[in-house]
Amino acid sequence: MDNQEKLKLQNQLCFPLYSATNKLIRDYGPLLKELDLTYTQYIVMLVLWEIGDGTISEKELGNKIFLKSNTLAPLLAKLKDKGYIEIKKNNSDHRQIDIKLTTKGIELKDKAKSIPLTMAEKINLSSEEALFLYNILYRIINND
Amino acid sequence: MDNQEKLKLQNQLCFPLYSATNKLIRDYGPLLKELDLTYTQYIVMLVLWEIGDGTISEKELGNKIFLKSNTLAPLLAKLKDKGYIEIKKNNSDHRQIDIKLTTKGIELKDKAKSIPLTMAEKINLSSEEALFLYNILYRIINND
DNA sequence: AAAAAATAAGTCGCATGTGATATAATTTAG
DNA sequence: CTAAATTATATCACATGCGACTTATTTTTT
Repeated sequence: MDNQEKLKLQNQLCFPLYSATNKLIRDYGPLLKELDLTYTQYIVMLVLWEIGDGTISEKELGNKIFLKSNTLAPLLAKLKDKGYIEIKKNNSDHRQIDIKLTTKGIELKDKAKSIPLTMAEKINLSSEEALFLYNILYRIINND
Repeated sequence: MDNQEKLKLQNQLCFPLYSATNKLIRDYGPLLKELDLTYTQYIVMLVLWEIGDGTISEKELGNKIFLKSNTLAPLLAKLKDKGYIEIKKNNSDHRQIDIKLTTKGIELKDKAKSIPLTMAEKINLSSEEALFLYNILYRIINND
């Protein structure tokens, strides 16, 4: 394949990756609207639901979902406004913040229960495909 | 793998898809900056470079890259401001616009030549992996 | 042919993502 | 111990994406 061929849209892997992501986020939209969450807010809530009643710093959260303060700070402020999380200064390191679910945030987890199955049915991949995709994606994510 | 595990894996797919896309677009950034293009602008230019000296409507363009007027209209205005494209009303259907590369836009193609290889090396997948990934992603994109 | 439906493009408001930069607190070097 | 470097968070400007809506034009119905 020469350089001209490689410039064709169909030969660039990044494009279908980008389009598939856009499509998935569009598909999540209506489901998440019922929880008053956007897709990225949902990702943050997934992390917090795993933590349960503990706290996490913005930095730690960002490391888990590959986002930084410039994206997270405004987003966390919105989750706080919605009453799903609580934000406090960390006692031992005043640069850090402690992020914590409120009761309302914990209760939301139950409402979100059905979303994974609904989305899994939409994507509809075999377990081999899913595993393969999963491994490749993490190679891309961790590639440096 | 039982159903529970399958479900869990599928759940875990949307997030890495989203993160891998973010990562790739971040990686494209510096390369595209030299062409004064953002990632989505680059995608549009890829389509136009394939068309060469012909024209395409905004609708047709959107069908190829799975985007609609609300995203494309402002983006096309920017490409026009940069002098890469020309926009005219279509003669036979005044609702449509004809999008066309300018000489400057055509010349940019040569500067973009090296990008696919640079990115392919960064992603570093075998051709089998790339093909498999490609097919899965298009199934997600076209799933309805 | 006139009314109604459909289509193409544009606009608006909102929520991301990102690079660059700022600020305050903590750690490290000398 | 103090100056310098690092770190955690926040802010800013910009460019997407998206749902909802508007406008202008074309097509379809009746």
